[in-house]
Amino acid sequence: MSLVTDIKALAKEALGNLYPDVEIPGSSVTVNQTKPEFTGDYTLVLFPFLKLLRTKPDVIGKAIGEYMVNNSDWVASYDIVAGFLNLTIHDSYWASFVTSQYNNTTYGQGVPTDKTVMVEYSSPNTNKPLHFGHLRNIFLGYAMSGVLEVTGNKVVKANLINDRGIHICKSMVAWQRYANGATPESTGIKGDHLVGDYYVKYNDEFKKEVAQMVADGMEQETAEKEAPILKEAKVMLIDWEAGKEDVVELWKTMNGWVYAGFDVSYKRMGVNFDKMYYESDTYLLGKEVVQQGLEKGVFFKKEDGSIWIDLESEGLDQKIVQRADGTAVYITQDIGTAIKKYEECNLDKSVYVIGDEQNYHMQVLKLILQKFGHPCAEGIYHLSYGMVELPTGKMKSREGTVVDADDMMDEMIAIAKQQTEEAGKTEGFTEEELTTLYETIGLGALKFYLLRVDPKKKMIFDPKESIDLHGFTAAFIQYAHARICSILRKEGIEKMPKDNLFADFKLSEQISPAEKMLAVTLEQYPDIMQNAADEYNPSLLCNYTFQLAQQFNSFYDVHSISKAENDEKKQLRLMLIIMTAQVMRHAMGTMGINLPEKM
RNA sequence: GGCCCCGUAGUUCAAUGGAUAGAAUAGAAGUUUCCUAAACUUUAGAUCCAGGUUCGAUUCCUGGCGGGGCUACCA
Repeated sequence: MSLVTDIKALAKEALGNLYPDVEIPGSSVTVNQTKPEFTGDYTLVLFPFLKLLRTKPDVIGKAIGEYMVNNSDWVASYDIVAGFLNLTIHDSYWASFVTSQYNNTTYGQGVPTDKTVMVEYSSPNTNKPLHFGHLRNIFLGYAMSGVLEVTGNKVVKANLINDRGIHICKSMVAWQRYANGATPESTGIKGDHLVGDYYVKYNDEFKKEVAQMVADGMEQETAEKEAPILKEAKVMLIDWEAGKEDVVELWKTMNGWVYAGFDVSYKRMGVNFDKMYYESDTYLLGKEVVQQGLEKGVFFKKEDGSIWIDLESEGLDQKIVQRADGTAVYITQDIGTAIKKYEECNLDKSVYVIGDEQNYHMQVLKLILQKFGHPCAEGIYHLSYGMVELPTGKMKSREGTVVDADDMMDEMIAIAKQQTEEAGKTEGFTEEELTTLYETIGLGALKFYLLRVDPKKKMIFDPKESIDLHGFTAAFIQYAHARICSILRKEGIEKMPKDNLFADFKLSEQISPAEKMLAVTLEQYPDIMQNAADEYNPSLLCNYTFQLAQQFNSFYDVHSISKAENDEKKQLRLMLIIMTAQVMRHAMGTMGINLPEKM
């Protein structure tokens, strides 16, 4: 139970006892951390009670303040400033909090919920390598999985691979025409990049063919439909759906190259999946559901044979769920996949990490499943995130402004190396240790950069700013962590002592402002984690951990730990920094960001 | 056209309807005989406009202006 919860409960108790005749809604009890310019730790806002109780804030504040001091052993004193009741918590509360929790390895871990949650993320196409936009999706999905797991859920990480369709055939056609049998092995090119190269090649050739046809007198529009390479791709798609052997064989081979490439990227990113779904497997499932829905009367058939659902009563349009020729559209397979996931994994919740351009699509998906009456519908949650844009605007593959994911990782690691060398911090490391360190710093920076913004908001990716290792970055937190580890090494203390080294600790002196600030922030950690889960927002953890690191740095500046004024202070400070480092590791680790012990 | 989202320091981001709107970065000025200066301290700088609700509005409502997305028998 967190302190804020306790304060709220005590305030409600006080109001109930002091004003038994008046019903005070629980939602009107708001508690905030006290602003630094006032004395106190937490503040109860009195304004909401004034009208209900028809009394002045000073009177109510005094009554509640007195009650809280007298009826708890942790409220030390109170102070009323213009409608705000500022509460000061006893130093002994903070001391016992730190003493009891500093080496608790499960601090921040929530109670089990018995819920199973699937988080689907990454969900790439198999015709080109992962790009910077995928990185936001992947890190968000992985971090969210971690947050949900820490808060007590059983989490299934899933990846739905879009491995079929015309775009895949385009790469295949171009490869057939121009590759002369080139493979990742023969060229030394990573599989996903090799296939991506032929996707680019396809588009180049398509443009050339269209230009030629226009030059020969054809209308632009007609040419774009009649280009031979496009026709080839279309034929290939039909052959694929018909199961034509050589096409299927090529499809398998090229997808295999892509998967091998993705695996390397995922491994480097430090992410993984428990379940893989392939649209080539699931697209038929949806069609069965559509048939059932037709029988149930949820869907209806138009004269041309196409099947629709009417969502006008929900303020939306009519949506097609199956084409006139009987083939599946995008949403058809999503319907099938949603049900398959639900049934295979016994899901209570299903989180989809998908960009906000698909808000409408996801709304429709959920509505269709609700109308169909399937129990999986209620648990569907679209974790919608904004697009990543460049300072110059959107990334466009046609204009070649897409930033490749592998390149980005390389660049970040190179920057980490360069900055470490420039700072002259390479001494005392082996070559392997340095390689690991650069990865930890470079990838940490990249992940943090993408996770620190509220997922719902679109974000600007500024290459110049992203490589900065100062300020609101992972490196700042990593550095603070390394400093703590360094102190503990010199003191000969493990970073997470198994035994309670400070069992005989007794507080006799006042806690300093810097010491208290750390304790207060540490105490809030479980609440922050829960908020991140409730709001599906890992950026709260980034903000929190950065604040913790800032406070540690200030603390470190004003207080010596190894040369503390006396043994009591030294023990208190050691406990504080052990716990600070632990919470940093826990929070960052939940999001897949590692913290080095030296840097 | 219809529907949805977003406008906060020069820039990138914060702020369950609560106190004098916080950080980071860029700018200015400082700190190292002492546990890692990738740090710390000080300083200057912002709520798109106009109404409304409220004791109190960056937050909620209405109307503008500006930006983005969706509105396919594409995925």
